[in-house]
Amino acid sequence: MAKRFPDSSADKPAERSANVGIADVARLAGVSPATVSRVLNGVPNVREEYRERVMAAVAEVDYRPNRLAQNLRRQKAEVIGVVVSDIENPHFSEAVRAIEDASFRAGYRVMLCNTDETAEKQRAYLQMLADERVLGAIVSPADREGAGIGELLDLGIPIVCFDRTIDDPRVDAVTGDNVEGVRRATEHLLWLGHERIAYLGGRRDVETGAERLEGYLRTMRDAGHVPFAMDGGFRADTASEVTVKLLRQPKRASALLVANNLMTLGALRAVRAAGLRVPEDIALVGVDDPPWASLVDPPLTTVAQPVREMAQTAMSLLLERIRGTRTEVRRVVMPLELRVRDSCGMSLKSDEGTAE
Amino acid sequence: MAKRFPDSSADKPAERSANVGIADVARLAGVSPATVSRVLNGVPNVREEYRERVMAAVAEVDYRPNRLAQNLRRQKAEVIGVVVSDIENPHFSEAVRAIEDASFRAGYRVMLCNTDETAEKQRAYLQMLADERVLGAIVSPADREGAGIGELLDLGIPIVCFDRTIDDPRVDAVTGDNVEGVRRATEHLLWLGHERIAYLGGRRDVETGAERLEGYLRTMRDAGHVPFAMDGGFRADTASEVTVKLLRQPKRASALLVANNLMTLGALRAVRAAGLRVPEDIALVGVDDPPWASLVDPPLTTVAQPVREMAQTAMSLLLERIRGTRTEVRRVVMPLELRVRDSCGMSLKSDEGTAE
DNA sequence: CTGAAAGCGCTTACAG
DNA sequence: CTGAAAGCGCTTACAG
Repeated sequence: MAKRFPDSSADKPAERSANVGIADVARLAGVSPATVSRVLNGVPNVREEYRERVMAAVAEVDYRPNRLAQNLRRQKAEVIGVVVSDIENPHFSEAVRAIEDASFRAGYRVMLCNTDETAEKQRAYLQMLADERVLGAIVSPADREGAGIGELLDLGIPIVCFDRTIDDPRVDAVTGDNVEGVRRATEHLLWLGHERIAYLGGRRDVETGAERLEGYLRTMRDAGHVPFAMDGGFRADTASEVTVKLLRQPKRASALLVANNLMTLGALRAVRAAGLRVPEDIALVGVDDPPWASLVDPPLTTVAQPVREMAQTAMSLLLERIRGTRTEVRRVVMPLELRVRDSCGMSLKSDEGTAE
Repeated sequence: MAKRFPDSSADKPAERSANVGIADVARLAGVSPATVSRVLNGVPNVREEYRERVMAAVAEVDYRPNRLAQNLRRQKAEVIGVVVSDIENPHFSEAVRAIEDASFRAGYRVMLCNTDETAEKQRAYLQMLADERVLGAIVSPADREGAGIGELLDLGIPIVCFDRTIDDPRVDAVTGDNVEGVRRATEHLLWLGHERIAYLGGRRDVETGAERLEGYLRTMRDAGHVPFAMDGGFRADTASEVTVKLLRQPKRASALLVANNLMTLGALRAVRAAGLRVPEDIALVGVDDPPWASLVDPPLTTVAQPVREMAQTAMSLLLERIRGTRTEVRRVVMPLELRVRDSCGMSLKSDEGTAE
């Protein structure tokens, strides 16, 4: 194949010095391509004079190494994969933003993947990331088995699980202490005098769903109350439907604990549509603390996850793996925080926690 | 360099048939690598028998073409760049999700870039996308000049502007009809009897900011009222501060029109903190209609952009460019929709628009 | 410390 | 229709 020239090299001023390769720079600097490569890659032991000549030549022709060639040679791309269920969930928007920032600082690109919480899409995306020879990936796994994750680990591509862990013991993970977080929320409601506390949970086959449910069930049983848990699938629409049914029950719950922000949105809509008031008719506490939590009617009592910190920690763990500065598995669990506002039926502005 | 074997090829079962190259498949199928390549790339005119043998061999060894090699040969990566100011803004979360979905269906990957609304970061990211040899990019430009965009166009990399246009006449764009949208909102407030309508705008050097301001100013002047516009920089914290000042004015505005969802959040906080009520003390209408708009206190009257449709349209325009099925520039402007709820001081459940 | 050369794994113009 | 060969633009082991 003959070397191609830019379409319009004749009639346009050569504003972009495209097509300049390492050989051109080498010629200009009077050294070999190998030396140019060494200078650009910061290999030590290059004669200072050469280094300067190379840098001058690079500047003169505005040389930029061809990343595609570098990738092929090195058999890797300086890319971080980010796999979440849905970037529209503010929980993940915030996490992805933090990851992207850290990647940018580290000089890496971010490839975004939405799985819609399905193992198949996750597997497809992880396979794709493997094909791209990414440096590593942060994934919020759709299932306990961690579809496709084992394969990447086999290939030596590090993975850090975010939000949830998987059964594979080789993987690093950063999660929230969901059991404890929901326990606190439940205890807070109990302390306020609620006994008929219903729970609107997420998918039980997802770790966060299972753990939050456990935190609720355990606390209710410990307190000698009968739990009532429903499944809202972590989705706003489903949560809305389920809440409608709940509200129709003859002996209605006096409080509702909701397992994530999307479902809280749905539950709120249903309560509103039923013409009921929060917290007078039903108290409400939600997991996740999105920006709008304090502005809805009434301001929402929530269990907040330290999303930004969790994401940054996940990135740190991943970078350690990429740089090879750590080999033992790390699993970090971060505490959730109860933020008492008005929807639980009691606002203690200066109160951070709850009675023990 | 000697061919490298997987670290543990000796002690682990070869679960992944890594390192299989096109040559291996060719040997197994009894054809040349060129033929394997042709079959895999759907080049017509390959003897049916060969095609079958190749497919069988591919399946047998679970061959996956090395994407990095393909990229180098083709001098491009099947990647779409997405450049927004901040993925945490639900407006962009929604757009990015729609873009990612369409990319996935088209078989492309998405690279995510956050510019924080700065021309420098935008330039750096676009340069990076050029280095990656992406197929194209959808960008919500930080400035009118479109920092770095011209360079990509020069390289033949198609760009579609989203949300805002730039001065460069070569670029495709999908925007909302901001002037008209804000005009409708302003007229609605006027129709409700408000005369002292203040405007909390975004950055004027950003097209959406300039257009929405214009829609407000023009409508106020046409109606013979004196406009009062402030700048909240499209940020929640700034908007909050500005609103605090507004509320302290001796002869306060009776209505506030806010130019995007982040600032609406900030304005709501300020109104709340001042102990004032919406709409009794001050009516509120915001541009953007995030999921929480109907759940805040009171439900927010908004001017909604058809974000999903806008993003899908942008992707369609980009795919046309990538596939080379269109060469003339296209600029699509989509209408905004006034959604009347309670914060404007009047709820007309069955009313879609407003008086003309 | 430096250069010549091999090679990363494909695709495709060329010749048959 | 098919294969042998060149080449995409780098990096790096090797020899000096």
